[in-house]
Amino acid sequence: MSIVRKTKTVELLLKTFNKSNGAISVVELVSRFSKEMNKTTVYRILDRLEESGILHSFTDQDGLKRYAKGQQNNKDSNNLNMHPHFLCQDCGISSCLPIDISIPPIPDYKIQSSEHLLIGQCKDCLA
Amino acid sequence: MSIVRKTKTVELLLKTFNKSNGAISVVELVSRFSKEMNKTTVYRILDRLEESGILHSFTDQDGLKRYAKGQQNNKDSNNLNMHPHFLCQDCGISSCLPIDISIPPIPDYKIQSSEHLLIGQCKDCLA
DNA sequence: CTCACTAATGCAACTTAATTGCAAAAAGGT
DNA sequence: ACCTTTTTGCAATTAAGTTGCATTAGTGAG
Repeated sequence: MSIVRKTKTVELLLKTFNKSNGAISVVELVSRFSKEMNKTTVYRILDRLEESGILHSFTDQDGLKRYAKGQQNNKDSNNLNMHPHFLCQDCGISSCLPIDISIPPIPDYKIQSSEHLLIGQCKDCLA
Repeated sequence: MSIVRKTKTVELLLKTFNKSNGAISVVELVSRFSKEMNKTTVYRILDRLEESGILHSFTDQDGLKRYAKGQQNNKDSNNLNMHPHFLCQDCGISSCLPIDISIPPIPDYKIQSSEHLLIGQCKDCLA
């Protein structure tokens, strides 16, 4: 089921993503909003926001689920171009990179979707 | 600490990877060898095999840790070429694909490593 | 071969992310 | 304001992965 009603909790989460631009882990959101809402609510709202196409999610290297604004731009006709996610080893900040990764067509395999996670240092931590 | 002693349990796991060629989830291994060894042992042996460079690991889209033979061929000089992992949606089989993904250099970011997971159908499930 | 040292294992308890069922609360239309 | 249905909170549960500690079993030295 997708988003139907505008509740305070939904708007809180939406506001967070609108001013963040990065990929935020569910754990982070649960702890950040522990006073405002229950962790179950966080999980369920994120589910609905993803189903609505407002957010998309992926699993990072620690097995944590992360969400970010917008849809995963899947399957660009036949050779799919995906944008990767980045995770900073130093500060933990995660974001969607504005580049495309193109994957050569692979014989004997049909690719439906893909996940790309780049790990390293962000510009703030390099400075 | 890496592999120092050749125990029966280590050889069992090694034999499994030598005849598999795919990426196997820890959960799968724990259940497959539930009679032969403790789950803690599975986790610890896989840790050591990775430290030894015999296996490498990654986290799949379900947040499950998977291991496969060989080293992750990281950082090919300055623009890193990584080979992706594949996961079949239908049969669940996972493998290392024999192709390279090249990532364009990204300003303001230093990339140390990356994970690429392609999800779709394998050749057996397409037939 | 035997002994001693230390890596490796088993077990039980624990941690933490994520899920589920159900009753209570709050949107939203009429 | 009322009624319907969605949404939320709470508590309990599932499952992956980790940790501490006592015991077992490789392995090299003698």
